[in-house]
Amino acid sequence: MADGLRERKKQETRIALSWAAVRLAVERGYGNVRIEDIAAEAGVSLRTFRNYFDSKADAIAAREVDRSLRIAEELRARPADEPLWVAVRAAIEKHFALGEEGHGGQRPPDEQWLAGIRLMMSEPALQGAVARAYARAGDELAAAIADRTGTSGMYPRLVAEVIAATRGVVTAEWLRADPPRSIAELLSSALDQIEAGLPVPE
Amino acid sequence: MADGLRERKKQETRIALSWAAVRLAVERGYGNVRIEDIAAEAGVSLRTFRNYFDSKADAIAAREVDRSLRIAEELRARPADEPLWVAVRAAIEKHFALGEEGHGGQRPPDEQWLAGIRLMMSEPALQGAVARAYARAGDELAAAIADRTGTSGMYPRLVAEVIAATRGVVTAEWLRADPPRSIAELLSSALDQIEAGLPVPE
DNA sequence: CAGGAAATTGCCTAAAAGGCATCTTTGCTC
DNA sequence: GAGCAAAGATGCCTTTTAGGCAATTTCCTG
Repeated sequence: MADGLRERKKQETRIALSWAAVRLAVERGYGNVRIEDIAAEAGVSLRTFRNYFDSKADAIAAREVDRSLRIAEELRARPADEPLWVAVRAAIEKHFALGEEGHGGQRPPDEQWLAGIRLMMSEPALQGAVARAYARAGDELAAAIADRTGTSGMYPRLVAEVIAATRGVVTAEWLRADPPRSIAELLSSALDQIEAGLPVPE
Repeated sequence: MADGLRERKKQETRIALSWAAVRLAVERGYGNVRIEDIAAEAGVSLRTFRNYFDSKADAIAAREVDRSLRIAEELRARPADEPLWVAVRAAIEKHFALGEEGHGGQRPPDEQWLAGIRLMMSEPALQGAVARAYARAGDELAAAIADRTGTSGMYPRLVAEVIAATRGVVTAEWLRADPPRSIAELLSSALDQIEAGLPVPE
C-alpha cells in the first residue's frame, strides 16, 4: 500500500491541528490563542503540536500551504500539449475554486475558509508564515513549469513568481472590492495584463 | 525642524541594532545569537531592543526593509515624463547598485552585505521577516506606480508585485550562477521577458 | 507475533514576548 | 538659561514559546 495507517493518521493530525488553529484564531483573535488550546482542540498533547509545527503561525498557514501546492499539481495535470499560459489559467482557476471542499461539505463560499483568509491577510504576525507558504508553492510551481516547458534558468522561476504575485493581487482585490467582483473576472483581467507585458492602461 | 536630534538618534540606534544583528548572525549562525547579545553590541539594553523590533528576525530584516524601500524612492525620483518601464529599470538598477554605501565606506561588493543577503536567503527562520519586508516595499512601490501612471485598481499592484518577484528571482540567480553573471545583465534579461509577456522561450 | 522503527508524550531549561512603572533625555517655552 | 512636558530607555516581572531528552505507546515488517 502507498501509505499505511501511520502516514494517514499523521496527515489527519496535521490537518486537524491546522483547522483548529484557524478556527480558534478566527473566534478569539490570533493573540488570544495559545498553542496549548490548539493542541487540546485537536486532541493531542502540546508537545506533539510542536512536533508538527515550529510555531503557531505555521499551523495556521499550513492549510494555505496545502492549498497553494495544488496549483503546481493542477498544472501538472493539464494536457502536456496545452500552451503554457492556457494551462496556467486553468490551474489557477481551479485553485480559486477551492474552498468549498475544505473539510467535507460544500456550502458555497465557505465562511470558515474566507474568515481564515481574511485573518491571514490582516494579522501581521501571520504574514511571514503565509509568505513562506507561498514561497514553497512557488518552488513547486517553478519545477512544474520547468518540466512542462523544458526550460531552465530564470524563466520557470520568473513565471512561477509572477503567477504567485498575480494570485496574491487578485485575492486582495477580490477581498477588497466593494461592489463584489467575481474572482474569475479579476483573474482573467490580471492574466491578460501579464501576458500583454503590463503596458500602462489608458 | 524636520527631525531633531531625537529622531536622528532613534534612526541611528535602529540601524546599529540591525547591523549588529546581521554581523553576529553571520559570524555565529542565526541560532547562536541572543537578542541580548545584539543589544549589547549596539550599546542599548535588552528591553530597548524590544522597543525597536518585535523579534530577532525583524532586526535582521530591517536593513533589507530600508534598502527595498529605496526602489519606490528611486522611482519617484525619475522624471515624470519617462515611460514607466524605463523608469522602473533605472530604479531597480540603482537598487542593485546599493550595498557599497552600506555603512560609510565603499569597498566593492561589500562582503558584509553579501553575507547578510546569503544569510537571509538561507535561514528559514528569516524568510518570514524578509518576506514581510518585501511586502512593505511592494506597498510603497505600488503607491509610487499609481501616482506616476495615474492608474488605480489592480494595475499598480500587479506591476509592483511583478517587479518585486523579478528582483527576487534575479537576486537568487545571481547568487547561484556559478560562472558569475552580472546583475545588470540578469536584470535586463528578466525585465525583457516580463515586458514581452513571458512567452515560452525557444 | 516478535522485533524494531516511528510517533506521542511528559519533563525540563533557555529564551523570547511584552506589560508596567521609573528614570533620563530632548525639545520647547517663557 | 531654567523649567516643564513628552518621548525614549531601562529594569523588573509574568506568561508563552522553543526545543532537547528519555520513556512509552503505536504501527509496520518479516
